[in-house]
Amino acid sequence: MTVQPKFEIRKGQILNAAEKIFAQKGYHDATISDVAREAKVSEATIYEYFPSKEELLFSIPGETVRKSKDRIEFMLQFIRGASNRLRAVIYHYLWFYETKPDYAAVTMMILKQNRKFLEEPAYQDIREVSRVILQIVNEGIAEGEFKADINPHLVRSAILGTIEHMLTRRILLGKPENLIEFTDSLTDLIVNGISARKSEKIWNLQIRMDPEGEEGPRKTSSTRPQKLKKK
Amino acid sequence: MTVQPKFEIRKGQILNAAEKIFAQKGYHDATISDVAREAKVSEATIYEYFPSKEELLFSIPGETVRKSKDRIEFMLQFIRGASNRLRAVIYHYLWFYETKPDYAAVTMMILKQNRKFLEEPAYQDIREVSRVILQIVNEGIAEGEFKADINPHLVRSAILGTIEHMLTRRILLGKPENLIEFTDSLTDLIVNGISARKSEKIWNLQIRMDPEGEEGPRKTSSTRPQKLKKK
Amino acid sequence: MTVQPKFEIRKGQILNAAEKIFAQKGYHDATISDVAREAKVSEATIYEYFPSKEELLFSIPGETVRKSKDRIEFMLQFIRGASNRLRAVIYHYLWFYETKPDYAAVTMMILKQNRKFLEEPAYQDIREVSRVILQIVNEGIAEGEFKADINPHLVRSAILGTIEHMLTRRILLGKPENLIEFTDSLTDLIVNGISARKSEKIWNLQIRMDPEGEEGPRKTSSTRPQKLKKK
Amino acid sequence: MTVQPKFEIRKGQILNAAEKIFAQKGYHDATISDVAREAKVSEATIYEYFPSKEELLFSIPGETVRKSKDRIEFMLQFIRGASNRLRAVIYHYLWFYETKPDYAAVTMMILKQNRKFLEEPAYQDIREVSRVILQIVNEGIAEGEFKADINPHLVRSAILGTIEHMLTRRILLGKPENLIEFTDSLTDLIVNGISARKSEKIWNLQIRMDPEGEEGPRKTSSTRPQKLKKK
DNA sequence: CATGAATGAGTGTTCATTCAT
DNA sequence: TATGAATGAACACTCATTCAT
Repeated sequence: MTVQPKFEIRKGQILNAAEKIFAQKGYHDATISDVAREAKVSEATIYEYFPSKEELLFSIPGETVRKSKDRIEFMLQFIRGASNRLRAVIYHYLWFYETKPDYAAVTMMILKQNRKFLEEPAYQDIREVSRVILQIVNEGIAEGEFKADINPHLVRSAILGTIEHMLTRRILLGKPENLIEFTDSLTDLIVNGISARKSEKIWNLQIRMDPEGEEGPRKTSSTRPQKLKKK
Repeated sequence: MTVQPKFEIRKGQILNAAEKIFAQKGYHDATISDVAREAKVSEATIYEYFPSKEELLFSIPGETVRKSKDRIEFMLQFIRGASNRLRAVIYHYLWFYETKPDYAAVTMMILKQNRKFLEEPAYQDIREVSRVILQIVNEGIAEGEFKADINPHLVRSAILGTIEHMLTRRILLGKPENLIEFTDSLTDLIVNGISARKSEKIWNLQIRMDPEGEEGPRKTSSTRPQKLKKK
Repeated sequence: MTVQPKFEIRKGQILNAAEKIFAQKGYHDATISDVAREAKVSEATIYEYFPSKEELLFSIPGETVRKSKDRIEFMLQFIRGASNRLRAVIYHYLWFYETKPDYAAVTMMILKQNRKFLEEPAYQDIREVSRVILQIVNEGIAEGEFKADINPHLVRSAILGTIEHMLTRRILLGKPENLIEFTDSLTDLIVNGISARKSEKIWNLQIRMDPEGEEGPRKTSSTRPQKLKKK
Repeated sequence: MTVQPKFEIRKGQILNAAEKIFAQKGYHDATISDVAREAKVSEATIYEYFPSKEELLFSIPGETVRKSKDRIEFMLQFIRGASNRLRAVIYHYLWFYETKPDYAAVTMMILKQNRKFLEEPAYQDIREVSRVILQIVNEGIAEGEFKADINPHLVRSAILGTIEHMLTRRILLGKPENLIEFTDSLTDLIVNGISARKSEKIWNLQIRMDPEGEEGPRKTSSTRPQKLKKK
């Protein structure tokens, strides 16, 4: 946003290179030399900014996650209703991964299975984001929108697991070309699955309002559509 | 069980050791020497049975997957109704992973993100198992048990993704102690999410019940629906 | 010739395989496994007949050389005149190598540069064959057919060296398709080079003409000699 | 001689060590560790300069051969007469190998029988040097100094083969202590072997011309024939 | 006699990391 | 600050060789 010290610029440069290279070749098959080449600095320089290859990897989240968290929290301020809020979160995840494929690859394919990463502060940030889901589910239960006997952790696993499963498939097989368009169907699946009443309200609106009635869940406000297709 | 040729016994011995070691230390941090020690054979012996460390890894599924597939298919012979069948599959997955934690770890943490593995025959076996879910969902739709507009692939991702997410958490954080007990709650979540009956009502009800609209993402203006689905 | 014990047959079988394989891939790149496969026996069987890979290599000459020596000696019984006898020897070498390309390859490319081979009895056989050349040259000198001042060792090196050089080229480059047809031109070159008649004159002249005559290559112009020895 | 970039110095250091070690133990029995020790660098450092052990071997000729070629061509500028020129080449070869025993050993014992080496650029340089012999012989034929029906390739094989045969003996058996002193006898053998007339004239002339009486081909007219030598 | 099975011993090669300049 | 240069520490993989059967 503002003036960044030279130091930060270099750091970001290296981080971007690392993200790209790690996404491409995987952590173990990528060498510091590869990253250095991509970042257009010497290998030794990388060690001026990061103490080790592993720390370089663990530094890839960082800002990105924190910004993401802020963005979600900001969005949620304007949304009422657990279902709607869940949808917003799902949408955000999909949009985020769609927008940042290299970051997604690093997260899904590398960090997710690194035991050591669990102890990194960056991992805490990630947890906090996912904790939002628990909160929403709990609110939903409290407000009677969701069934009382559902396990919020299960719901979180369902939401994140589904997203990650699709994402992983996309990374490896290239299959579901567009992830964002699953926002509504996934939201429906989850919400229907846990809704106390039949979740009519939400649905009704859409249905009534939308004469052509496409199908399911869709997206909507005239605003921001481009964001969706963005990138 | 019966008479196994010496060769197969040794092979199994090595495979078991590899499964255990890889599960413990991860593929890259495990050395052939580790596996040899665990299997109580020399390193060279491992190479008499497997051409490379990578092939050793890729050989870990093998029988295990094939047996798993047979078992599921056998079970399903006796179960009617898509929901029940789905439950059986979910149960089987959870039970299977619960029973074979090392195997689960290798699959979740190592094979799942290995691009080369996708080209291995063993991967095809795995796909076939997961394809059973698609079949059941399709049957459910055909029989009117599930909503007609659901995407079977999404359902599959939801089921497998949720299971894998919980599993991964268990492997890394030790968190959900027992996975099998999630059989019913997960089944309910999914089945409720896609069931036709319930939704129908909802559909109706909603229409009646919901005078306006909520807020949130959604909305509706009659216009531009196609854009939304736009891909 | 006569009844061979089974043992010798097996041994010959292995030896032939070794000759072929070593000729094809070279000693180091060939494995006992390769030889075993070619010989259609197990690797362990090879060790029943030869104590080590190296001994197997060193056993490849053996009979072959001894027969060769006998053949040459037999031939020479019927030939008079050093030049003619030299021709016979040259012819035999060329014919022999032409006939046994694998053996030639093993000898030229592998044994010739193996220090240990020098201590093998088989090497002595080879030396004996080549010693025939020395004998003939000495006879030629004694009989006045060859110049008195020639060095028989040089002549031997010239004959064998030329043959081996051509042979090596043929093995590596495939170049001189047929070696036998060089019999006469090589014989002429050598015989003319050392023949008394022709050279006498020359020699005499020189002797008369050259008061001091050193030897050796030398150079003379005051200029630039250092360059030569340079470095 | 002058300022050499550090890089080249190190490279030369390693190359010298490799030449020495390979000459001593042979290519296969020498380890990179041996070379590293001799060069007083770490094994890894060797790989900073050469991509593989084999490439290290193939890099040993290089400058050495090119310099050698230049030297021969320079020498030949000052020498008239095919016989004399041949003598100069023979002398150079013997002197060169005598001077560089390690290089000689590597060439004779290792490179000469390496099929892959034939495809290396360094091998082309070696061929070019030996091609000089063909030229000289052809010139000799054209000028009537040598018989018209001789095969230049045979002559080349005779010269190089003899030299290499003696050299190999020296390397393995230590036998002919001094190689250079064979210059004249070898030259005589060859020249007499291929000379058109009895070769007296040539010899005589030289002898007469050279008061200090060297012998052989050598020096000569005050003029400087560089044109002739043109190559 | 023949061999299936096992392995000891070894080595080329890689790469993250360091440090003097 | 940036890096060229150097290397310690590992490791997968190979193969000649052995030996119980």
